[in-house]
Amino acid sequence: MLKYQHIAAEIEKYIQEHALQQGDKLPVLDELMVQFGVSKSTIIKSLELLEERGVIFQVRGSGIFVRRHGRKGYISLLKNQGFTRDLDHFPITSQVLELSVRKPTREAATNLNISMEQDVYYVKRVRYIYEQTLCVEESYYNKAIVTYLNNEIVSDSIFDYIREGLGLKIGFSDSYLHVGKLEEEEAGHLGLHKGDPKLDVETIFHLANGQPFDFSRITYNYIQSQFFIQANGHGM
Amino acid sequence: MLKYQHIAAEIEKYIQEHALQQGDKLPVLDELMVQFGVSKSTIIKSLELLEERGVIFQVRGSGIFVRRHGRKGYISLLKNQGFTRDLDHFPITSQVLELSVRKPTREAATNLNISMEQDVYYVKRVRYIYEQTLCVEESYYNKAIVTYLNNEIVSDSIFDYIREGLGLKIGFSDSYLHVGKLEEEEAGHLGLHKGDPKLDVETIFHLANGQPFDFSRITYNYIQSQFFIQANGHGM
DNA sequence: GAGTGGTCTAGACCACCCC
DNA sequence: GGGTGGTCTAGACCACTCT
Repeated sequence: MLKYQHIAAEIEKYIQEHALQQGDKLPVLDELMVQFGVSKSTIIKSLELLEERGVIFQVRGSGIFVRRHGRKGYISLLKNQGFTRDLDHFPITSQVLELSVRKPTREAATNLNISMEQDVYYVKRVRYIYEQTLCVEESYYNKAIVTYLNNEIVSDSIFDYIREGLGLKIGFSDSYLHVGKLEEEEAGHLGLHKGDPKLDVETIFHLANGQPFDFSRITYNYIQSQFFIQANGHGM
Repeated sequence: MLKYQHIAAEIEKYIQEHALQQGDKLPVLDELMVQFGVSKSTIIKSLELLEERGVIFQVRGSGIFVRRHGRKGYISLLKNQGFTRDLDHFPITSQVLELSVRKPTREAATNLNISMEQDVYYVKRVRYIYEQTLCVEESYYNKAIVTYLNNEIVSDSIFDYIREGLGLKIGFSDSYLHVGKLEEEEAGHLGLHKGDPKLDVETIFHLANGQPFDFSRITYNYIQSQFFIQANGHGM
C-alpha cells in the first residue's frame, strides 16, 4: 500500500474512532508531516484523496476539517460498482434469476463496443435489503474480458472476483439515470404495481485501460431509492 | 489563473477543437512538460483535474487518453449548482413564482444549521428547457450570508451573483435523491398528473469554509429527468 | 503579522504496459 | 527493455484567514 493511501486510511480511522463531527478540526499540515514522518506533498496527496471522497474539506489559511453528511440509509452514487461496498452495515442479499452465455442485444453491444456476434455473460439478479426488494439488475459482461462466471461468484460480489480472481483493474464508469413508470414484469419482481415510479440506472464499467467490460441496467424500487452525492468545489 | 488550471483548460480546448474521441491518445508527459514549459508535477496536477472531471483517463505505462461519454441531453449530477452551467447548449429559462424574506421551516433551519428565528430568503422557481417544464425549485438562503437578493438576480444565476456580486467562495454540496409520486400542486406546475413519477433532489450547499448557505429542493419532471454521473476509480 | 494551506520546482526512483 | 505514468522528497515562495 502506498504511503499516501496508508496515511489517508489512518486519518479516516482516526475520525471514525473519535467520532468526529462536521467542522471538527484536524491537526495542521506540519503536525501531520512530523507525525507520519513524510514530506508535505505526501500529506497533501492524502488529504486530496480524503477530500475527493467527501471525508474532509480544507480551508486555506484556516485548517483541515471533518466533513460529514447528516443522513443515514442513503446509497452513495459515487464509488459505485454494485454497492456491496457502499452499504457496509446493511444486509444486502442477491437472488440470481439467470446466468447464461448469449449474444448481446444491440443496445448492450453498442455500450460494450463489441459486435453482436461476440459472446457475453448475461446475469439477472434481484437484490434485497432488510428482506425488502431493492432492485432488479440485468448485466452484460464481455466474455472476451470476463472469461468465466458461475453461480457462486454471481451470488456474491462479481467485482471482487473480477479484481482478485481475474486480476483485472477496474477504472471508471459512466452512469445514466432515468425516472419512469414500472412495467408489469418489473413490478412483479419488486412487489410493486404497474405504473408505479421507478428509477433506472444504466452503467457502463470500464477497465483501467479504458475497455468497457460491463453494461448493466438496475431498476430500483422507488420506495428504497434514496441516494446521495457529495460534490466538491473545483468548478462550483 | 493558476498554471495548472490554465494548462488543464488548454488541453480541454485542444480536445474539443480537434474533436477527439474516447480512447484518442494525448501527448506524453515529457512532451507536455516541454510544450508548456513547466515541471512534471504541474502537468500531473493538470491531468488530475481533467481526470476528476471525466475529461481524460490515464493508464500507467501506456499513456493519457480522452474520455467521452456517448449520450447527449443528460444533466450532470456533479459540478452541480443549479446547472445553468452544465447544459451550456440548452436554453434554460426560469420563472420566479416567489421571492421573499421569511423564517425557515424546521427542515430548512436544520439543514442550514440555523435557528428558526433567523431570516432566510425563500425562492420558488419553475425552470424550463426547450419551452418544456423541467423542474420546480424551492430554495432557502441563509440571509446572514446571502444578504441581498432581488428579482433580477433570481431570474438569472443566483450562484454567479453569490460568487461575483457578494465575493463568496462556494465549496461543496451534499445532495439527496428520492423517487416518488407527484402531489397535485407539483403536477400542476410541471404539466403532469397527480401520482406521476417524480425525482426530488435536496441539496445543501456550503461555502468553502464549510458554512451551509443554501438548502434547496428540486422536483423534476420525470420525462426530462435524464442525469449522468461519471465515476473515477480511486476505490472501485 | 502569525499561522496555515496551496503552488511549483528539480530530480530520484518505482511500477506498469507493451513490444 | 524502452517507454510511460506515479510516488515521494526538500524546499522556496505564494495566498488566504484570523486575531
